This record gives sequence, C-alpha cells and structure tokens, in this order.
Amino acid sequence: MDADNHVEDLVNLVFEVTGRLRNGFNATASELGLPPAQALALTRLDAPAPMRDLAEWLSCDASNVTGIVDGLEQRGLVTREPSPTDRRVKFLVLTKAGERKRAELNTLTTTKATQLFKLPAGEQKQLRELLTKVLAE
Amino acid sequence: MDADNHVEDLVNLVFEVTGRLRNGFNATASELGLPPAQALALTRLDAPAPMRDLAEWLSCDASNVTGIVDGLEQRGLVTREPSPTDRRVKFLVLTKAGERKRAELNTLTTTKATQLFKLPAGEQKQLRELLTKVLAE
DNA sequence: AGCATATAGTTGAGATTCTCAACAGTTGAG
DNA sequence: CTCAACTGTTGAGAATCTCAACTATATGCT
Repeated sequence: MDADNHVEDLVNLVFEVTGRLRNGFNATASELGLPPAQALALTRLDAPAPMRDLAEWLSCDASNVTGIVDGLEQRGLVTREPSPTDRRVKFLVLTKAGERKRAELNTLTTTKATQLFKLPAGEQKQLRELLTKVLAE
Repeated sequence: MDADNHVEDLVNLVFEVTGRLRNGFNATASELGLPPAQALALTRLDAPAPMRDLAEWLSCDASNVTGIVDGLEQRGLVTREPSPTDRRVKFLVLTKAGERKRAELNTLTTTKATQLFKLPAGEQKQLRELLTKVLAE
C-alpha cells in the first residue's frame, strides 16, 4: 500500500477550498437578503429558462424548485411566464430588480472568490487548465 | 478592460467542481441513511471534540449544532460526554456504530472524489500544490 | 382518431437545516 | 464576590429538501 496517500490529501484540500467558497457565497447572499438556495438559483438565471432546467442545474427535485422560485417571486426578483410552445412549462424571467440583484451577487461572489484565489497569473492559468481537464471527465 | 476575464472563468470552474463534489457527497450520505449536515459533521469527528469546535468547523450557530447532534445521537452514532475539566462543555464521542459509519462514509467519499479527480500523477501533484498555496492564505 | 405513456409543475406531509433571541449553568478575571 | 464571557439548550419561525399523489399537457403508437 502506498505510504503517501496523495489522493486523500487532494480530496481534503478540495473539500477545504469548497467549504470556504460555500461560506463566502452564503455570506454574500445573506448580505443581499437572500437565502442560499435562492441566491444559487439566481446565479443560474442568466437567461429565461424553464423550471425543469433549474431543477437539473441544482440537482434537486422539481417540487423543491417550486419552493425556491416561490421565494424569488415573493421578493419580486423573477416572474413565471408561460411558454408559447408548451403549455406545461413556465419560463423563469428576471424582473428589473432581479437583474440588478443577480449582477450584484455575481460581482460580490467573483470578488470574494478572486480574493481567495489570488495567485500569480501563470499559476491561475495552470489551475484553470487542470480544473478544465477534471470537468472534461 | 481585459478582453479575457480569466478570473471569472476560474471562479466558474471552481463552482462547477464544487457542485459535483457536493452532489456526490450528498448521494453517498443518502446511501448511508444520513442527512447531509449530519454526514458532514461525522466527517469531522475524527476524535472526540466539544460541540463548540463542531460549530466552528461547520461555520454555523451553536444552536444548529444541537439539532445536528440530536440527529446523530438518535441514530446511535455519537454520545455527549461531559468534560472532566469544564462542566459547560460536552464532548462528542463516536459509538462503535458511529466509527463504522464514519469509516464507510470516508471510504465512499474518497472513492467518489478520486473518480472525479482521475488525473495523471504529475498533474495531481500540481493540483495539490496549487490548492495548498490557495489555502496558505 | 384513440389511447398509453411520459413530462412539467404543484400540493401536502414530514424530516432537516438554519438563524435569531432568550436563557441556565459555569467559568474566570478583576 | 461580582461581572462579563462562554457553552449548550430551547422556542419560534423561515427555508430547504424528499417523497407520493395529482392536474394538465404533450407525444408516440396503433
């Protein structure tokens, strides 16, 4: 058996980074008066999308999305618009306020993450390439 | 303005990886009959620790820990033992079943994460070093 | 067309997670 | 001894999440 279990080390590192990232995100969400799940959903609403897509992005049950969108709707950030082609689906569309909130959220999130990942340009490039490879599966 | 906003790319990559990791972890937790938060807590109970420490590790309120530990206790995975030196604090100690569950959880989690991060040894080393640097503050 | 099957979203029930304010008991410093 | 700080709990209430059941709609098959 390998004396140096590098894989486990890597997993621990990734989990630590993940934890910090999550805390940072939840903090900025809270600053903007958003619960974590609603904030996360907001980041995915780049363009109008069916609720189904959101469910897949968030890897959760459709009924869960209903609740999250209810929250966003109550806050006046999104509206549910009927699809012209399929009367079952509802498109989620950001309101003006929703657009603004999304922009703020993105800015703050990127700022905070950038702060965490402040590395020399060369190493940032390395990191990007490695992660791209990981996701390429 | 920089035409190539690499930082944002990096942030997106990291968030994507984070999401997959979270989904994988929640799935294994579910396989073991554990809710996510309780599973996460279990991973930190390497050794007996005061509830306070757990609250810091999880970056959450003490009252939240009470609930999570209640769950773990109901499942027979941990017990609350009084500290011999400070009568305010309670140490969380894994039961036999708790030890087993924790071991299973760690194994499955590492396995799944390893699958995600299957890279040539050299690149894994690079990734480890980069992430270490990130965490070094 | 008619009919079976699949899909989108909602609802209700119930467990879990989380924050906040208030509290009891304990500790430790001045 | 007294006061401030700390540990864990409780209660209230919002939010998240899964599951099963349901409505309405769409699609494929014959």
